[in-house]
Amino acid sequence: MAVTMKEVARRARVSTATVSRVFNDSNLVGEETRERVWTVAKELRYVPNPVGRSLSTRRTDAIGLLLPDLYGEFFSEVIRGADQTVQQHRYHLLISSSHNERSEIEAALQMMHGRVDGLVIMTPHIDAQTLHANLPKSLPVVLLNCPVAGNAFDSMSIDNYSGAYGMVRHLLAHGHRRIAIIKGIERNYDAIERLRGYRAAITEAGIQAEDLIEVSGDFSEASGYKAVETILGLSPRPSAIFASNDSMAIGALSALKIAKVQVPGEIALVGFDNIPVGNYVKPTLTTVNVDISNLGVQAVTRLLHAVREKNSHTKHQVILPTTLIIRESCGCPVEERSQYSAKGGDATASNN
Amino acid sequence: MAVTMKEVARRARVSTATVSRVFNDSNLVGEETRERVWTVAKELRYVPNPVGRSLSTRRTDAIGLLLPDLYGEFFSEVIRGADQTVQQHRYHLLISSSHNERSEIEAALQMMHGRVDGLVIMTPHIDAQTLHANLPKSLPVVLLNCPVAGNAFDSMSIDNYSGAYGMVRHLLAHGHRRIAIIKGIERNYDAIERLRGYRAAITEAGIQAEDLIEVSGDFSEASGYKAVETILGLSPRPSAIFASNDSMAIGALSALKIAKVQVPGEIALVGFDNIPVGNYVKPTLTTVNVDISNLGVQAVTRLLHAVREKNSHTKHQVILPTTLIIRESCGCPVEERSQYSAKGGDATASNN
DNA sequence: ACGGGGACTGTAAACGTTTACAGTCGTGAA
DNA sequence: TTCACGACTGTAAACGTTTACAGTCCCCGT
Repeated sequence: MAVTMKEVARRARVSTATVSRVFNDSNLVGEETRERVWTVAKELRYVPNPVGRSLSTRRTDAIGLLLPDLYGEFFSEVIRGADQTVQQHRYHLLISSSHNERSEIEAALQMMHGRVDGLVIMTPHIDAQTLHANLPKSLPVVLLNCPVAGNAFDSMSIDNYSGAYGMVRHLLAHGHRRIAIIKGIERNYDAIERLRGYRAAITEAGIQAEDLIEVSGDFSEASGYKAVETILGLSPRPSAIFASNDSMAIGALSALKIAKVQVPGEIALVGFDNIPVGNYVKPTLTTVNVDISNLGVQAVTRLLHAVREKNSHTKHQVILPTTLIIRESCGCPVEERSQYSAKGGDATASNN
Repeated sequence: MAVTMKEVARRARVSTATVSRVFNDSNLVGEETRERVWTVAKELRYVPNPVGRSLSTRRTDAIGLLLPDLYGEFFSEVIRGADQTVQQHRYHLLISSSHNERSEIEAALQMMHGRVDGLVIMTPHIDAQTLHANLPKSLPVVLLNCPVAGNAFDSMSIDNYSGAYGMVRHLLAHGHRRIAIIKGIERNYDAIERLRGYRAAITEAGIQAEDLIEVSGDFSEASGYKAVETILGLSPRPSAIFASNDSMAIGALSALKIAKVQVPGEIALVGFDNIPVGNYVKPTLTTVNVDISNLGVQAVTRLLHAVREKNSHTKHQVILPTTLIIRESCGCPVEERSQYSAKGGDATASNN
């Protein structure tokens, strides 16, 4: 159906090798011949078949992105960063999501096998075992926000620990002494690290370990709401709440509003993630910013390096910094607040 | 490097043809042989090479998704729907975005060429010309929310017209007579259709065409804010505002709040898209819901049909319905309001 | 006993590239 | 004049599958 190299070669009265050379910018083909091939190719609208090429070169020019989920802006931002970078390097992006079960992950890894030159894997429920067992030893991989220790893989993650630590220190600096944390999903890596940051900041401040006020949550808005009910029952009542993510902070905010507790007047409230909604609630939410799309950019950049400089590449574990976004809900004086930080675009159904 | 069919064949003492047959569930291979091949394959961790297979079958088992952008939840939802559907059918998803310029689109189409069995194209700035010129005539395509008329392509779009029409009718039903619209980007397809719906509803209600109150906007929050300044200057002042999307509605809401105009008391306000933030603003935003992920699902389903039943497939232009989400900002009595409609998951940086 | 047919398996030719290797031809140096 | 060499081009063998076609057995009906 489609026109092949053979046809172009025939019409340009050269061999397929020469056509191939023309299309690969090989410099050992005569100016005149090159011209002739180009014209014929253009005439026939010839486009090299990537599959044939892949078979021959053993490259696919594609990289895979394995995600646990596709809900919410977090993943969409990761994808955005990844796509952007991949395109710059003239690669392609193969996406596969919804891999939470071990079996699903294994299946996905199989499917990717042979289709991509490298893989960015983001999935919380994975162990080095499973990875090694299902990946060809030679396939470059970058782990994104995965709780895999050691240096067997390149990895890239968010500095949850420092983010949480910094945020709690901020609250402490403003005189808060009884600071509660609403925890995230128990076995979640991010949740664990954020909790660790909280504990470190508190205990370092000389507050007794038994005064850590830890309320459980599961990253959902509802759990934030519930947690506040618990917290308000405490006595003495905490003067600040650190929610392990913004969703819970927003749930908490609703609960506090209903309970007619002033924020930040009576209780300061802060979150983590810097999701856009944080700008719209009243009071606007102080939080920890994570440059998510950059996470995608960095991961892909690193991966492509591994793919292309296979021999000189050495594995690293990178931790991306976070920044504090000071808004109203922590009760800081105005001059300490961050600028309104608009995210790239609008969430609109209009594909403009 | 990787183990090939040949090796498996050798060790199982059969021909490659037989191995191939085993892996393709062909029923004409003896039970015993099948077993033997399976064991050897498992032992060697053999996985068929998709590139070799593609070259031979002329299928890639992948479909492409061409997007203009990756900002915001809209696209992430489309991707989610598409990915989900694609996986169900054991296909793969190749994503490429940021195609706004004509040249970028052409480049992207080229790149996809030969890598995918079908293409879902979503891009507002494209004409049938460009498409035909850059696509192999045989490649199945589904257009998503594209302003391409005629029946040369399968297409799928949102019923912007009816959504807007219905929403304005809703306002009219509640007695509003002076209803302003904040328009979207001038040449944007969605914007045009929504405007058309507005006009139809208004004029049908017997209101003079010269009483159409049309303020321009560009789908951004800022433009919504600006538009309100204009609207408040009007006399007599409109009693309701229909913003062409939720972002502008939210911008408008801020402006109204600052101008100390009660919503919905003095002015009713409604939007379009049903973005999650609409649930968090005060008053909560009445809007038009668009089931975005379903858009992805439908498009891919249709595309796969075209791919697989190439001969029996006939082209259709599908328009997906929208629904009204009645919340507080339009001033309806409580009992008319829609249930809180939670979207699938949380926007959290925690990959849980 | 023979022919026909079913059940299984092998042979080898695609599929569309790339690339090592082997020419061919002209040119400048010896 | 000859030779070596550079510049260009062609030949053909991969790359890893699928699949049409051609066997080879064995069994069964006649």
